Amino acid sequence: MGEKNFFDKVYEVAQQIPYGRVTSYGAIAKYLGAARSARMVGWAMNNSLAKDVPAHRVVNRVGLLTGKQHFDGTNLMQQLLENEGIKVVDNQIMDFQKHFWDPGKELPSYY
DNA sequence: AAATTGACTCAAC
DNA sequence: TGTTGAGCCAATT
Repeated sequence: MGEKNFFDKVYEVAQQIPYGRVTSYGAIAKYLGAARSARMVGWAMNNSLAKDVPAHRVVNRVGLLTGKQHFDGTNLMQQLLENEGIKVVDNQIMDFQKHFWDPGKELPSYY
């Protein structure tokens, strides 16, 4: 019961992504010590819809909105990001580096 | 109950 | 230099 599984940890990190910033699946996975579980982070996002997780702020490592088809409506993910001042052209976040938020640098390490 | 698969990533060929 | 495969964990079949 007190045990947190991988998904719960993913949600905790994702919930701390600041407004107007984004991170990547791999960055979250790496922060949690499972650098090669990026796909699981995506899977976790898929199961996060009912929770308070800003899933739209998680994209792939080059800033592409690979998960947009999992949101309701074709452009919901993009619109959510644009609401936060992030420009998206052709599923690609503009100035990705500038908006990128790295949990490994911004959060205390996990032990 | 075992096998497959996913919103990914990186190293090896 | 582009392509291929392995890895991670849980849900789905």
